[in-house]
Amino acid sequence: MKLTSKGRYAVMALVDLARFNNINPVSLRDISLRQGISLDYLEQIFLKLRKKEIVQSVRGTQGGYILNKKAKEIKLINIFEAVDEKVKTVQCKKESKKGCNGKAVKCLTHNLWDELENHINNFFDKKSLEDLVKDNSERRVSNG
Amino acid sequence: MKLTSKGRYAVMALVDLARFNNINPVSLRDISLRQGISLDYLEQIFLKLRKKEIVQSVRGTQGGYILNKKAKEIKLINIFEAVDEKVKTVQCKKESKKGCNGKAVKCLTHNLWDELENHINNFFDKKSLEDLVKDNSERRVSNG
DNA sequence: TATAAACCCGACTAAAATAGTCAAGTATCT
DNA sequence: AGATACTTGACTATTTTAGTCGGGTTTATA
Ligand code: FES
Ligand code: FES
Repeated sequence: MKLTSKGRYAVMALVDLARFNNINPVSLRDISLRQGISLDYLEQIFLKLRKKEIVQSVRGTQGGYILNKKAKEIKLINIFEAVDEKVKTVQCKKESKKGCNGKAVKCLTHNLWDELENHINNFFDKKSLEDLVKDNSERRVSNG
Repeated sequence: MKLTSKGRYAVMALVDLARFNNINPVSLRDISLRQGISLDYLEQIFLKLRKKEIVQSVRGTQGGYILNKKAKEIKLINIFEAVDEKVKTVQCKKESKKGCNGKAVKCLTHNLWDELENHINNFFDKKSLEDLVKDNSERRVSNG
């Protein structure tokens, strides 16, 4: 079970964006440099974030991206959904009555994985971008 | 973020094993047939489970595997560790002071992923094989 | 004591997913 | 005009996963 770079980068980039989001749009170039993420890859990621209306783009010189909602209203789960970083624990199709092994009954562990999926998604439901930004600036202060 | 087949199969096979664990060892062949998991793959998995002393093997005809501990004492986390199904959310080495981007400081999201990892492992810490077996027989009863 | 069932183990491989790169745009500011 | 920056689709290398395969060894039992 591991988190992919795409999901990790999406969140990292948005935290960066949210911190500098005051007045001017933030360019991917800047995020790329600050966070050490490939610019080309960031573009792919932000395309999706824009399509899901998490960010807005500003084209041209001095352009970049700005948040499309308040940081408080952007939850981790929204970010992950936008970039297709799904939590997938069951093997079968949930709606189907068939199990993962093709049999007519759900497998011995189906319910366990379903519980797990909920458990993880709960975490993502609660965390907002605002939380992350705050968390970070607090840490910075307390570190000196 | 998804669960791999190896981890899923390991748990599935052990639940199966635990249910039939009364007197005689359970052969992988039987588990393979009941659960629809490749026998060769199961052998790989059980090799690891044995090395981590979760199961014991009985060689020869009529052989198979038996649990090496009480089902209550086998936690999901032990199973996952045994088959190397680690939960990995941070990118960096935790012990190192360096961040995932190679910089001298942990990245903006490090703490978040660390929290997530704990959140997930908590779930695995709590669930025992016994829970899973019970869960399953209850379901069976209440369904029929 | 031959045979078959079952575990033991290392090496190999096909397929899928991931993590990018690349190329060719379009819009906007100065 | 030129530079900056977003837009988009296609392509590719690498890694991981999910097995397969082949050749063992051990042991019950006919
Ligand atoms: S995971 Fe749903 S039936 Fe096995
Ligand atoms: S995940 Fe640990 S520093 Fe980025």
